[in-house]
Amino acid sequence: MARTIFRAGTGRTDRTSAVISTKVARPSGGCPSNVAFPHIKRQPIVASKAPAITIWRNRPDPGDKAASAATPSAKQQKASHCAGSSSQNQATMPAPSPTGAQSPTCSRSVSSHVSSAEKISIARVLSRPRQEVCRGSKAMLGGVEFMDQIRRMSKNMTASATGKSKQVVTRFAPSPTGYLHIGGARTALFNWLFARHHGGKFLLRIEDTDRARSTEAAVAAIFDGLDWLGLGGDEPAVFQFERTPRHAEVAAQLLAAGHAYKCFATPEELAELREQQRAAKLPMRYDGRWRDRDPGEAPEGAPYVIRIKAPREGETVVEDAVQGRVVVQNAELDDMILLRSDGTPTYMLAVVVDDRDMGVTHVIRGDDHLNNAFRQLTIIKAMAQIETGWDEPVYAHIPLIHGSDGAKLSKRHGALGVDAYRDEMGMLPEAVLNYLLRLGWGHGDEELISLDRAIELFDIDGVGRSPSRFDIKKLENLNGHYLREAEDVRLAALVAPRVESRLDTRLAPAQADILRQAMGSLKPRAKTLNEIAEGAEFLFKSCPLDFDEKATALLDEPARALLIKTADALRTVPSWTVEAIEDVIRRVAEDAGLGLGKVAQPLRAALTGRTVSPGIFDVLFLLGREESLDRLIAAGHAAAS
RNA sequence: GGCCCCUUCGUCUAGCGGUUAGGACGCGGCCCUUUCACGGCUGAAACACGGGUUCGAUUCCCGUAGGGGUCACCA
Repeated sequence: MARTIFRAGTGRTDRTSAVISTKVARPSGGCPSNVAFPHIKRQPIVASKAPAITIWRNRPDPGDKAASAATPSAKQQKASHCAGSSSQNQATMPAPSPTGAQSPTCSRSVSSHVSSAEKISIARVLSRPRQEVCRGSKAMLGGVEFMDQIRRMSKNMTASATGKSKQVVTRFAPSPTGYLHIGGARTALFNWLFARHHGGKFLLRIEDTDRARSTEAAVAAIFDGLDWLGLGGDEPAVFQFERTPRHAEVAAQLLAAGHAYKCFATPEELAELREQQRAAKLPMRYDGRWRDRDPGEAPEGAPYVIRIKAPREGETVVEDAVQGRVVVQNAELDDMILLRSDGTPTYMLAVVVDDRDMGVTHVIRGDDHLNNAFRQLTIIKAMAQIETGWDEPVYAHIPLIHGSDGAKLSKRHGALGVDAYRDEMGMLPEAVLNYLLRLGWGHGDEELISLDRAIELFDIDGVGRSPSRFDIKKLENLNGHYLREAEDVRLAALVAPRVESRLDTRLAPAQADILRQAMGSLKPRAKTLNEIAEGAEFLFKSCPLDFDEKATALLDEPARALLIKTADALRTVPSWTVEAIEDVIRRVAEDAGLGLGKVAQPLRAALTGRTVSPGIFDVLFLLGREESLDRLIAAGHAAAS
């Protein structure tokens, strides 16, 4: 296979085998941006003047003999048709998050007239990683006002898109019918990284043309998830529904130029057609009954839709950056609807128009959209005949994430909202990001990859073609790693609300401080924030501790005597430091003729009620002398059970 | 059913014609050790199958099987 490898940072392309391949590998022109800007790793969030970069063309490099000589295999030449459906590039299931708090960014109040300076500042706000909020936190302000604001702005912003820009522009375009799920988050991440890697722009678009299914809550949930992961757009999000007039305008152009036509077929009529086709075991598609018919034949005032007049011969080719060359016979494609009878655009039209107007150069999305690419290309080609500026984007259809059962990740198969990973599971965003990055993309043996490193390394050619399964164990392992790396202050702030809800209490400032001090010995033992909270509980319980079974078993008669002895020894420690405590405990063990372990376990049981805890000297230190003595004496004098 | 895509340890992946098929998670063992973790060492564990092409295929081609996706006035 003549796959061209582009090595990040070196600006060099390696052609490893120059044989003719039946499947043209990925578009192999390579991305020249590295050549021109090998040093560019990051762009400012608001990328107003990113360096000009040659667009990565969706064609084999003219100089790439191997690729251009390649011919599609017989298999590939067999064509196909289709129309896609929802995917992991969008949120699916409505799922109100009872615990997810509103992003603090939503509390901004903004006037109804938005200056461009404000737009930028809001863009910044949107792009900024959200302040982490965990379970139990309260939403500060409804997001409605904020959302309205964003919508007003979205009307104007699209003017900034020229479609002629040389810079890489990617987008994430979820449909606001539910939360941001993990598959969508990965799609967003890949788009974001690709844009950053190439010094381009990453945009957001809310595909809300389906008014019945779109909700503001879902919009807020998606922004919330994106914010948490730090994957905000570089410009305010575009709300697709606001652009309906523009979509209709394009449909009208197509109609006027004869590339589209009015179809008066009723839904009932179409249903009947499908039924007949099903019965005859024919492919189900629109038969083009109004394609060449005189609209005058339609009943006066009858509702109609506008359909594309798709070519019936030849083939449509997608040079997919991930999947390679995929060919479909045009005969497989039918005349899909562009504008519904109520005048609103269908997805197929809206994406094409918006991507073009937003200047999107690379469409990176779930491969459940692969079949849609052919239909979208049909629209693009038709428009390109009418006016300039309708370039084909580079398509990159990334394999879906599957559940552990191998089926597409969906609401039924553990496709939780990212807020669940944050709130319910206690994951850190950097862990989720690292995990998602490694699902479907790899770079040698590297596993622990920071965002900066990811920006440096990420490119489409590292994306695999086969679907991957979601493995929570690996995510947890990664989370444990990032937990250990995280700052104690940050962790304490994230853990405190969890401790509070577990103990159903409020932590006093002094207690919060202890929690922070405890972080160093708590975090290496945990894989999630919840586990840290669990491990921290003993610090804030009040004296008659509840002992678990194993702890109780440890507190036998000799052990209780030892506790009293230890308490006595501890009473006289001059200064309550870990070192001083250690000295005393070791001496107690020595005096008793016991190994440290024999002393430490009963102490642990008496002080924490458990057999598992941080190091015993740390436990004593964190508890403080008074509380430690109380617990030791209470346990020491407790009646044998 | 039509069309499209995919197939290396259980999972995520490296590999790009010649490797003892590497790493990570998980699992087992050992070490460290006051418990549990962390950390270190170590073990078991994979090229779906069948044909080609080739001196030589995990790697290129074809097929089979299996898996997935998609077929709306949803996106």
